[in-house]
Amino acid sequence: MPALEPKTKPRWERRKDARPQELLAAALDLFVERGYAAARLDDVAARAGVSKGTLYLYFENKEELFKAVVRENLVSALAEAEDYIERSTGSSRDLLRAFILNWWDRVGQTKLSGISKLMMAESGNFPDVARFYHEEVISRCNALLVGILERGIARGEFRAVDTVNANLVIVAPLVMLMMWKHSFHSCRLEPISAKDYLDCFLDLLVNGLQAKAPEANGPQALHEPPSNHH
Amino acid sequence: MPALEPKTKPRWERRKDARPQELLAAALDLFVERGYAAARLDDVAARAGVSKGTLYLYFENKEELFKAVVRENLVSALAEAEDYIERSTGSSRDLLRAFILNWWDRVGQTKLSGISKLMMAESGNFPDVARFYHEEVISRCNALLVGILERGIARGEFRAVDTVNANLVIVAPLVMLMMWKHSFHSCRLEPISAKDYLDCFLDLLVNGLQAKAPEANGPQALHEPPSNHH
DNA sequence: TATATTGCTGACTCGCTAGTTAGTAATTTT
DNA sequence: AAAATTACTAACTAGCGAGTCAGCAATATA
Repeated sequence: MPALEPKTKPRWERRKDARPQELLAAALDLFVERGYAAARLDDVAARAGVSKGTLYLYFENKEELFKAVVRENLVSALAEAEDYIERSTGSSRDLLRAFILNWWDRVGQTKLSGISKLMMAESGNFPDVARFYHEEVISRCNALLVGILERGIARGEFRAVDTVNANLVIVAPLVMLMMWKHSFHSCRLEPISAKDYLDCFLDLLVNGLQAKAPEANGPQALHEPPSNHH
Repeated sequence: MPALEPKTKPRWERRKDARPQELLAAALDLFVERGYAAARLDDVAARAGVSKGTLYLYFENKEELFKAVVRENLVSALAEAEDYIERSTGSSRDLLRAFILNWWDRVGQTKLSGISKLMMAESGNFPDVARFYHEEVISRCNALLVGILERGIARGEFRAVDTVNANLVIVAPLVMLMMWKHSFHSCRLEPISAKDYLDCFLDLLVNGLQAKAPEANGPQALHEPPSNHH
């Protein structure tokens, strides 16, 4: 019954103000789900409830759409972090911890992690996008972390490590955690537990792998793992 | 001058035996350079010096070509490693080191690292390929590493760490090193030095970031690791 | 209510690539 | 040397997705 609907809703509405945000949200979803190359703009538009033509009214092309997604989400968060760090006065150790935890909360844990994964994956095929992302996100992020390390060393709180490589080493397990979240989901039986993973990482970082010099007890090294779960 | 060449080379030759290897080598190059989705079979064929039709005489389709590349390179290396580890009798620490160094030599350092990167990047879009790779490479590799850790723990050489997560944590910096090699090459000024990176990683792993209690000497830390637990 | 404005649609083009196949030329067999 | 075999080629199809645009319908204005 295609019947008479007295004064019903029109086939579409004008919503000039809301469209950009809705398109950005839909684009974020699809870029994360499929990657940059494989995300179809038809699908982005459909998820935002418009046609592809409308998308092109608000964004010049796929690349600009992607850049807008990055700016809207990552660059803004990074700017806040820069601000926070600049104001901070406490110990470098606390600052480093706060930076990492905050980053994990706002990026690693969220679908934004998919953007990092995507850029690692596809930067080679899209040099312009790669350059943009490297300038606007990666190098700023590295600068922040190196800054914290240098601050800690200058104040005598950290050993004088090679800050550039230490930056990479610290970031690696975090980036890997993000990447695993978005790779082989169909294969992995149970997802990696971020908490257990980070516990283990920190434990290794602090204690190393080496067994203790044999104390009074037997060979089956005891040493209750920091938090026995399961 | 399209002149008379008396008995010269024909326009093409029959080389039934050599083709598969040549196609696999070309395919490896192009998969690594462009990724799975973006690698064109026309280009693979061209690089191997044949036409695309010939490629399809030897490989059923793109997916089977890729699987053949993985089998030819990664699976075979893994089988050798399994063999080596099974025979080994020395300390677990040496075994672990040998495994990691050998892996770095034969995979991490070579263009094969591009395959790992590619799978991390595109597994989501190609579930069949992902399943294959996970079964044939990832889980076998994890099993090897977990086996070494369990061996070390059983012999009292390692602390009783959570082997599954420790496996991930150990692998993470290595995988990241591979990924960086294939990401943002156009952006990074100087490539990451694997040696410096790994030195730094091991240093952090053994010493942690914490500053020493100020001793009598300069700030450039020496070390004696296994003691403090904050 | 009539007219002007514009946000939005959907069908279009164009280029690109996995996969197919009819035919050709190098080799082998007779 | 002629005939038979087959490795190989090149031009093809089919389908997909980025980007375009002429027209339409929802709103604003008169």
